[in-house]
Amino acid sequence: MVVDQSPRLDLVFHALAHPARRGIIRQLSGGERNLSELASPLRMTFPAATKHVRVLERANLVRRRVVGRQHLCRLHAPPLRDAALWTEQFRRHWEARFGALDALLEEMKGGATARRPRR
Amino acid sequence: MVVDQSPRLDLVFHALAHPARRGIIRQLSGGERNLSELASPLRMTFPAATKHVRVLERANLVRRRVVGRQHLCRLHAPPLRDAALWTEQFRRHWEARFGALDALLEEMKGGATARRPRR
DNA sequence: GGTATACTAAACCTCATGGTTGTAGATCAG
DNA sequence: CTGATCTACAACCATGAGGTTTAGTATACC
Repeated sequence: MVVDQSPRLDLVFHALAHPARRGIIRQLSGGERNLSELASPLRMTFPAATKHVRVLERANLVRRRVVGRQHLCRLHAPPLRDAALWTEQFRRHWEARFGALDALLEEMKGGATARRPRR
Repeated sequence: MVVDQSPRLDLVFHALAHPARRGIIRQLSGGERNLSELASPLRMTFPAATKHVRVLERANLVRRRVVGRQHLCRLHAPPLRDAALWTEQFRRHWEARFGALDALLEEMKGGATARRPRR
């Protein structure tokens, strides 16, 4: 299973791939907000903004509760942690001092033959 | 500037939002691979797979060098770190024991008035 | 009641994504 | 040279993403 099967990560990363949605998350990190508050700084129409909120809800990054006529949204961060964990897997690849060591280890794993033994 | 302006993060998160591309990254974390090696486990045609590699290159997550007739790809991890850093901003939101404290701090920041002073 | 306010839902548009097939160009091996 | 291998490129298709406008439904306020 070389291809990881994780549709939830698909949704989370896709949700994070738009500046408006990251802006919403940043706002919600300051506490609960209603849809109008979330939409107002977003230089787009209200329906467009609420669509972005929906994308965040599909990714389970935002929870909504209805109070009277307003919909209060709050951040639900655990999926964000999942995304961070996936990314952190490759931390050693971006930590420069291990770069050379990585290459060496790869070379050794290859053994006496070429980079990849056979297939 | 509520909406963060970072087209690079757009590209990175978008690149990570597809299981095939995450699979490619996982493969490349094991060392350099040519396009055929990357494509073979991907249950899709070769052109489709190379398109995914292109997306990763646009996000600066993959570097390619041509050796003879094969194109060797390797992981370029720094953008992955940027993504992790952005996500980690919200770590305190997913760490449960700080949940109550966060709420309290938010309440205090609001001052004597309601959750949000005015607008 | 009447009027704002907060939000939904549907229809529509444009463009990007993700996939296919088919053709063609280098390059390596014999 | 010949044939197999690795890759590129273009054309095409279906679907979804991201945005708009318009109309409609609750809820709050006076």
